[in-house]
Amino acid sequence: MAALDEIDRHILRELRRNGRISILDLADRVGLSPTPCGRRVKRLEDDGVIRGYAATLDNARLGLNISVFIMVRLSGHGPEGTRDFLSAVAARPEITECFLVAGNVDYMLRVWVGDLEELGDFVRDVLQSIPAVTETSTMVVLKEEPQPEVLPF
Amino acid sequence: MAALDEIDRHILRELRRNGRISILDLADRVGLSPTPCGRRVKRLEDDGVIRGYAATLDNARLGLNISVFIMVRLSGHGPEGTRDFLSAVAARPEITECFLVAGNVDYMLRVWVGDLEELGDFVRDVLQSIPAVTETSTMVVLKEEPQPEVLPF
DNA sequence: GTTGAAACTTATTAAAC
DNA sequence: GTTTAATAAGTTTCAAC
Repeated sequence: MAALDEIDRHILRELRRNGRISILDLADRVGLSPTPCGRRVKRLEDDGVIRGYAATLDNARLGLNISVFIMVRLSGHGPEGTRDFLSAVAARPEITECFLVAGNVDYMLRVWVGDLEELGDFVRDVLQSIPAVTETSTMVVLKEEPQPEVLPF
Repeated sequence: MAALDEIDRHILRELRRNGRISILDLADRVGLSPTPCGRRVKRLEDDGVIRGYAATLDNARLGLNISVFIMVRLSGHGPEGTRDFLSAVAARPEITECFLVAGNVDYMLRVWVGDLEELGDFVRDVLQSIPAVTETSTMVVLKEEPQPEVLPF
């Protein structure tokens, strides 16, 4: 896999911003003609740098007004406890992200709910009823500050 | 904005999975003919349920092997302190997400770096040199557990 | 909701430079 | 790398059911 040059990074930034831009418009923005621009996009896709394309949704318009980060600590149930925890997580659609982390806790979850009552129900009836879960700490997202750069470079 | 039915949700799930699927294929998957399927997609876009489309990248292939969550506590610098913090955050491309949260801390950041040395430099030279930042707590992501459902419903 | 057809845009490929 | 041309595919709009 060849190293990326500035034009490749420019292409990636544009495709992050608009995943459905036409090759003609993309070529125009990055200062190439359509043919090599299309070749570069295809190479980025084939190399796996671009994993795919996805619609970006407005969760609030779907009735999911509240998102939270929940830090979860597990203990005392060995490998099966972790396995059961991950099974329970995978079965819950309101959990959109699940990370194993190193730090003060074991897992970090991103969860979407309609209101605070649903959040309370989720924490009590779903999370804390998983045997291996010994401690949860919930951070309610009050605001997402938009980052101007859509790519970390 | 009319309420979404099951077909609309099916369309959203498919577009989350593949934001570049053709209307013909999408219609086939959701059990509609192309004309009404295209109308629904357009309505979801116009209503703002679909905010846009974006390429999904493999950050590791871009040399960003490490992602972390960093919880930040601010204090003692009033509104200007917060403003300066947010300006500093907005200027750093390695910070891809920034959330104001309610909980044990004030802000939650998602940060991407190439290696642990860069992480250390970032925490010390960038984050902790911001006057209002009084405390940071870093969680290194060891693994992202994929959630089978791509939508929280 | 369905089908079908025409007009338009875009993507892809090849051939030239 | 660029341009041009031809083919193929997808989108959009319209009419009719």
